[in-house]
Amino acid sequence: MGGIRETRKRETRQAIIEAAVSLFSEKGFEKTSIEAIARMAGIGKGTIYGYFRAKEEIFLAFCEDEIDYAFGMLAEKNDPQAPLLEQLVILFMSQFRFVTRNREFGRLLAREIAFPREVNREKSRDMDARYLQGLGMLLSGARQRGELKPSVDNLLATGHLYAIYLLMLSCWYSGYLVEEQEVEASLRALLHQALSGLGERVSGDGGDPGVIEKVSRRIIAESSTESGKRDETHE
Amino acid sequence: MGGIRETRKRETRQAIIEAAVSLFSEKGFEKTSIEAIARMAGIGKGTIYGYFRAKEEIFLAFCEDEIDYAFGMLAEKNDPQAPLLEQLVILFMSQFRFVTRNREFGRLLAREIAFPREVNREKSRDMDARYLQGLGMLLSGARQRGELKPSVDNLLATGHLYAIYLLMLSCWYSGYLVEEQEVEASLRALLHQALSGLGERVSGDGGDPGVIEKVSRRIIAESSTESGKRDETHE
DNA sequence: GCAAAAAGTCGACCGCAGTCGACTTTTGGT
DNA sequence: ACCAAAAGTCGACTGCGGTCGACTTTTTGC
Repeated sequence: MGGIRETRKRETRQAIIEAAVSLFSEKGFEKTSIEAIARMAGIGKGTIYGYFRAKEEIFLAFCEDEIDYAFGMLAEKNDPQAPLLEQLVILFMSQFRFVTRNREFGRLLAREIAFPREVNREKSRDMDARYLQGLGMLLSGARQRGELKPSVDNLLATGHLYAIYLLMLSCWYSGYLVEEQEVEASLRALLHQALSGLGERVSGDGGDPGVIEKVSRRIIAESSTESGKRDETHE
Repeated sequence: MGGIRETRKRETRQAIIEAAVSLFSEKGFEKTSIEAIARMAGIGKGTIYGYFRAKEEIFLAFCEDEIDYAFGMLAEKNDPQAPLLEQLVILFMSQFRFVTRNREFGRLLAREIAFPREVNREKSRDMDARYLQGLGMLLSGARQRGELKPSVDNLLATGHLYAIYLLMLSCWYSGYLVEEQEVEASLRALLHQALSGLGERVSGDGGDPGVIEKVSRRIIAESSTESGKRDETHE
């Protein structure tokens, strides 16, 4: 009862992803047609749209696996006692290297994660959550070691650091940074700047903390929902 | 000599942009076909590709004008003596409001500016330059008023602040921030954080300043090239 | 003033993402 | 065991972005 269908679906889904991965890495995203993926997966074109709503969604599903793997690798070689700045540089540079192995791949991923289309929002948030979680852990560690100002909000700091990573990516894709070494140097400089602050004597405060708290709750609520389920289908 | 063609080209180009604007705002970017634009502009489809290399390029050309206008508006109501934080909030929120008047419009623009396709890189940098210039001016003012640490590099600080703006946009498009008021509160909090710094006692320095300087020179060189020309054609 | 070259215009055509409705397979109630 | 409904599969079809090469208009050199 409920067996044959379930397993078939899982298999087909996997076949689609595998075919897609193989073709994407061979010919790139844009040059790979849905029809080719379907052919290689041994199914009809229309069937794919029973599993994914858009071509990008296949791409994101593929990324999800890859990124999990990359984070796993990273966790191993991370030294939780190193200064926060060093840990951050290592984390971001690993991600950067991973994501820009192929220029087009990285751009697509960055676009879809930073400014997702309505269709891909859920997937995109899923991946956000992974980043935020990783960053959050580094920050907790740093906080315990007294490297952070106690007044600093965790999520806000996470966002701040993530913003800097986004900027680096953007500079890379705009051609302002061309060598990996430049990326690392700029990243380090910016992170250092973020930690030590731009201002001499900062006037005013951070504004109403109520709104921030509300937003934080929303983000946390959503990202904890995701960790529970790992279901495959949409709708 | 060389008259008829020149003027024709200018007129046609303008007609394309006007038709595009009208259709984009009526039906959105994706729902507007190149053919429809051509029809409305009274030319053939193929002709458009003599003026723009891709559909997005038309969009960007349209944005350029709009953004110039928006910056102009802004310059008028900016109070150059207000605290840096306030000026930044006003600048970014104006841009944010402008850019998200239409959700799709804003996303497309953000994508193309932050992670441009090779084809649109030039246009994208053009617009970057405008942002950077605006920000740079605010920063110079703040520096003169002693609001900034003297050790802080101008371009690096500009980038830092821009990163925060990008993050806000990203949070908006990911659905983490839904009310404009939330955006403003988060923006203010993050900017405050950037100015006052995350770290308690920051270990290490910003790394090798040589690379940063090299990159700075590149960015400045490129953005000054653009201000000179305001030519219409590519290739 | 004229012919060759250069620049510009055009729409038929190509390949592809995504839709649709006809068709097949599985499920669950009896 | 049977059969209606639900779930899944399929490829022909639609609409669009972008190309191409044939055609027209302007410029240039004489």
